Amino acid sequence: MRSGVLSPVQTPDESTAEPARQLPPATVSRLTLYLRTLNALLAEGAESVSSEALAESAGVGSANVRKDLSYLGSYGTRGVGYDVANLSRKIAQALGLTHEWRVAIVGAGNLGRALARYAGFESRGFDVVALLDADELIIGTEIGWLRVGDVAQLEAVLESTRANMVVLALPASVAQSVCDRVVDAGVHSILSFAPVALTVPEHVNLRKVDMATELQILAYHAQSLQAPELNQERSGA
Amino acid sequence: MRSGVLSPVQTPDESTAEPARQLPPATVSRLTLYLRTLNALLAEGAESVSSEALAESAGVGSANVRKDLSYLGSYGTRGVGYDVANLSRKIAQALGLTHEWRVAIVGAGNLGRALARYAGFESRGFDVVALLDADELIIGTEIGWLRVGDVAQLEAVLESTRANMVVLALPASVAQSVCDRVVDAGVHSILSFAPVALTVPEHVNLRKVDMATELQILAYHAQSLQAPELNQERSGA
DNA sequence: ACTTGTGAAGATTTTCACAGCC
DNA sequence: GGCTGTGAAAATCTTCACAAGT
Repeated sequence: MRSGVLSPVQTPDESTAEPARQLPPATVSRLTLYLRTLNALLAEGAESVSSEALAESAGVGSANVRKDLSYLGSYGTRGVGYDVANLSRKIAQALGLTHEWRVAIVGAGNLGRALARYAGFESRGFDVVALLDADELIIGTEIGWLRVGDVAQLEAVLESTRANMVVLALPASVAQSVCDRVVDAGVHSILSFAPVALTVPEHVNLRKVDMATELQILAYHAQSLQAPELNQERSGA
Repeated sequence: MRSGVLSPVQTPDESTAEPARQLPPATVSRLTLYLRTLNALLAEGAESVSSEALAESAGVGSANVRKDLSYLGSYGTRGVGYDVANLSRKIAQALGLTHEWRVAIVGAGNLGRALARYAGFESRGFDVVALLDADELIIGTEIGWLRVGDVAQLEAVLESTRANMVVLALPASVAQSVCDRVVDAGVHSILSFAPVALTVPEHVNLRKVDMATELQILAYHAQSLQAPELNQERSGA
């Protein structure tokens, strides 16, 4: 149980260097969006950017952006904005993107193959070092620049490639058992695309992406748009 | 009894069994998880389920489950649990899954093709009715049971298939322009996999899935585990 | 005994609004 | 003038704890 700690970050008496250690989760996910925008701006040579502009490109409010950035420290200039290069560097640092991340993808079905070739990983510093599957017909084939390995060798592959992240792109039925093996092998950062809730030890970090869920959430909103009059009617009219 | 003025919008007067209209967003996304579990239970013949069991399979707390379900009304039986079949139906109804959703996928690259063949869509009542691309080499090929169409015909295809949802699986550079065309064609439920923030009119519903973002969030947590409080050991870097 | 349903409390997140600096 | 940084307020979400029903 976590009892203790406190609000997000209250720089107690930290003086220099490292800003804060624990960022609010909602802030972390938005930081990735800001980072993307900053890198695009950097590529086109922009020098500074306002919280308003960042907010627009991330689809959030500008006060929200300023609050998020304030957790990293004060890197803006009043009346001007934020220095693009500097802020980009600060965010990358806060997110831990200065490490080298070696990603192994388990499951070379349609999704696994798509992920293996997804350019967005490479370009953001994630190195796909292995692609594994259980299907005899797929093992040994080449996907992109990778040769599909046998999931039976999972542990050996994780060790030899020194993978420190694993992406699970496999059916719900085998996800938990593969996940357990990954955890036992010492990897504690896992991104799962399997449509099932996985159980992992406390210290393991697991995130989930579920595409069917996303469509269902859309369906909910779509339907409530289509029949809103039922309860709107009697107010202003 | 319910019907108090609770957090979400309340329904003035309701004749049929329809519960409240506006569910908290966080609740909506969990409902999809419960629904998945319920359908699995249904398939194996379970009659009832407790909030504790649902909580476990969704990875949340049981009080959370009960609160979520209470927004739909009181469909549980104290001392027993929830009737699986009934609750499944209620959730599906609340989520708008009783409509027919016809999905067009734009972009037949690696990801688009993976999505087109993703069994999870079909099995949840989402009918993939079209797959479009701009690449001459891809147009006309068959993916699964679909023939890839030309994105130039987007508007015509959306109309003839009566698609009411669109999945964007294309590069950031063209996402906004295709998105605009989709909106103009009258579709207002869009799921985007493009790593860019899209701008849509107020009435359009847009959701985003970004795989690189997920890895970055993992990276943040992994790093903060590795160096929780400054200094740990400076082995690698 | 068992489990739901729910006010109330607690925690987190967003938004406001304005002081402070350029 | 413009824009950041931030306490404080508001809104949202989660958890607690127990009354109520079976």
